[in-house]
Amino acid sequence: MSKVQSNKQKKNDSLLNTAFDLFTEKGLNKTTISDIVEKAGVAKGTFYLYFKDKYDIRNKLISSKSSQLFIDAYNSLLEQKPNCSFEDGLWYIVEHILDSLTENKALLSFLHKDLSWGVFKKAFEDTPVVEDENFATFYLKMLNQSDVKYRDPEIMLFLIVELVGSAGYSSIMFSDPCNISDLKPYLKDVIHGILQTHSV
Amino acid sequence: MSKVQSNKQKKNDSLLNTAFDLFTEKGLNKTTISDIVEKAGVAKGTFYLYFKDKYDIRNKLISSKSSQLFIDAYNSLLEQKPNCSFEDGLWYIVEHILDSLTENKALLSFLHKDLSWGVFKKAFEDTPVVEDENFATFYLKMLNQSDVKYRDPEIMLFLIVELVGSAGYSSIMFSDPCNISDLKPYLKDVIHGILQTHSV
Amino acid sequence: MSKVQSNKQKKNDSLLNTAFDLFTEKGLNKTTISDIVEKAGVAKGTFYLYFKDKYDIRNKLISSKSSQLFIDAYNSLLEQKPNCSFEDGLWYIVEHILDSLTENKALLSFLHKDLSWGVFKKAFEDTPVVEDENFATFYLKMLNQSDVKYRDPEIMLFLIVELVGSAGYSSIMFSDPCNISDLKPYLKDVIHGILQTHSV
Amino acid sequence: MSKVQSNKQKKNDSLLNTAFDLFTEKGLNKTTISDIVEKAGVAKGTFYLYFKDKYDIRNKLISSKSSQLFIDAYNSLLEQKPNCSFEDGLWYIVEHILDSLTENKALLSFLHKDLSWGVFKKAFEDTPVVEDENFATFYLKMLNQSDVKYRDPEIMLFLIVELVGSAGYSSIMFSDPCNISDLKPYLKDVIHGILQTHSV
DNA sequence: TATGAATGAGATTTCATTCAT
DNA sequence: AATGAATGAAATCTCATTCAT
Repeated sequence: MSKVQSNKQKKNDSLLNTAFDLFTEKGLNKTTISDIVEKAGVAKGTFYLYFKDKYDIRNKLISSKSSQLFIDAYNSLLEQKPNCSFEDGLWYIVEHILDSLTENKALLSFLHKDLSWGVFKKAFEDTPVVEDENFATFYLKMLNQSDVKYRDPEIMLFLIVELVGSAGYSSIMFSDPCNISDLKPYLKDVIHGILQTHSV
Repeated sequence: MSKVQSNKQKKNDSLLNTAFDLFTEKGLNKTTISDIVEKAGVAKGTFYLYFKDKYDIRNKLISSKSSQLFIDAYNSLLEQKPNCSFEDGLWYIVEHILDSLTENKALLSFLHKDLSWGVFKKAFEDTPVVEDENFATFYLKMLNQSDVKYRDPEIMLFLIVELVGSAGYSSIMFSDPCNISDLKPYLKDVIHGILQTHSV
Repeated sequence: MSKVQSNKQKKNDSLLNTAFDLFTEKGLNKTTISDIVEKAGVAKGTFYLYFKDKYDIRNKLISSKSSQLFIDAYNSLLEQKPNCSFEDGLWYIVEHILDSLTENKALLSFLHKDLSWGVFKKAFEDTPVVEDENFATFYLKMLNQSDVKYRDPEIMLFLIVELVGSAGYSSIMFSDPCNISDLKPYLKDVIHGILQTHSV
Repeated sequence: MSKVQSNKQKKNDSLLNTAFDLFTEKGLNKTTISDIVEKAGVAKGTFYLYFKDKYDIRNKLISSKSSQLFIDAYNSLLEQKPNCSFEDGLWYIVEHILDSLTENKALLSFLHKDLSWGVFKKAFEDTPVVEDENFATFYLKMLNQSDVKYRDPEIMLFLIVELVGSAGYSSIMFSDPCNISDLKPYLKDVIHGILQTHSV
């Protein structure tokens, strides 16, 4: 990579990281472009060389951060429970993500209920997601290795992710209707039910 | 109600209705207080006599509009299928809401994934919701009349509402991962599973 | 006039005067809205309550300032030569205007060659020009009192004003092709020719 | 001319042509250097190797485009009426220019009232105008061939050009005080008067 | 010569909120 | 209670110009 190219990469990353810090710290509405560039140490015009506006950088961050949550959970699964069943593995991942979000409420607030962007929402995939750092791929691998087979696995995953993202948000942020640790058993039951329905 | 009182009520309603029209038409961020008061035909200062700020009126609208969706669905149920089982009734309500949102994507966009505010989110209930126009009450009535009994009915409803709101949003708005009519059977299955898990 | 109304008038005038000072001092392009409001002592938003943008206030100023040049010249004529012939009066006015512009090159530069806006250009007459402070009216009065009668007096005035404005500009600003005092006799001759052509 | 030299000429011309297209299409203020270089297919920095700034290229264009109008009119005269009188020839040129500008209002708008730059305004003549492609030269030739002789021919031309440029602009652009075909007879009369005054 | 990424001052504009009437 | 002129901080975004490559 040429010096110019690597410099551009650095600027892009710096803006993304800074924006993320500020979004989680102060919220989207209260974070200004001025805040971002000032903290990132680049000129204001530079921001507009890389991103269309505040919502563009927000969308790119939601995609990459939610994606990262899945990747991290999967990597932890490989390390901790490399040989467990599909269902156990899936629940491990869900729980890992819920725990991460409980630990990091600012991130949860930023992602709101858009956890699913990390897996679906092809719209924003002009962000060059590295091929093998893609949760969809890992999910397929898990399915392949599973003894139990499932029909419509994509919709199955979609239902689980939307449920966990949405219910997890309300529970973690507002303890409404109960806190997350009380909710977990119910979520596990529902996921079990979904898997059973889809198992062939 | 005195004439002054009813006049105030009129202004309040006019502001709410106008704000809703603009929010669904142009989106929250692009709607300004000026837009609202101009279209409502009141002075700018008047807005602040009734609402704290734009987010205050937005929250009140989300609560009332999402609540209305449930009420409407319930009333339709009473009319169309007054004697059906609890599970059939619940699915009737879910489908009615999904159909309403499919018909009215601007409303869906406004509610985003906050459908659950119509049932939960006591936070914003300073809006005096008329006692018996409350879905929670209707839900309890349905449970009472049901032959099958369920444990933790509040959490059961919570799970269903979050799932339907969240998955419905993605499906109706982006047909991702499939359109809403294709998704419905899966949702029905999951709801069936949830009810079974909770049935005593 | 209510206190509010007179306050509005004051603001409007203050902005116009300040803008004119800055336009003639620094030029249009180098004058910013910030400059204007700061010097006028009003808030930035206030500017936009009165004018659409910088070009709006510029146009209103060209209209009023060029108009004023004619009015001043006419008033001077009434004072100095109340009983002269139409042609002498017209030349007195032309010379008075040329002298004013020679004295005030900043004004000339601002008006560029748009001197005629003071008489024509109905487009900008939403600026409520006071009825009897209108050069067109004075011109008609002069025509009425004249022994010689002219056909198409409007076009006659138009030709004279465009010629004087345009040639005067080049001559006063650049002494190209000669300075204004050398040009005057030629202009006088041309005007004489125009009047003769139009005299009935 | 070396290859390097001709390459430079090409870039220079490309920038000029592109700038002219954009100036007439979008106006001076709304055309940016970025617009110009992008459409011309050169890098931003390159612009500054050829021109000082936007106003530099604008001035060079006004000079060359207004000059071209005169040249074209003169060439047409040679072709159509090679043996007419001086006065007829001059009017032919004036009418040809007015017709060209009526056909091409974007050009008129760009030249504004600076038509005279094509003849006067030595200021910008670092643009190497080819010696014999200069209207001043042609004008002198016409004078020499004329039976009637005129005093101060430079000022005579100046007065005519300023009048035609200024009055023509208002008439063609705004039909104020009348449209250009109605104005022509009056202009012809005034020019006739000017020539008579200057004839020896 | 030519490039185009980076700059950053500053231009324009918006809009929630206040407060005198 | 109602008004709406005024505010002014702050938001977004532009764009001429530079300079390292």
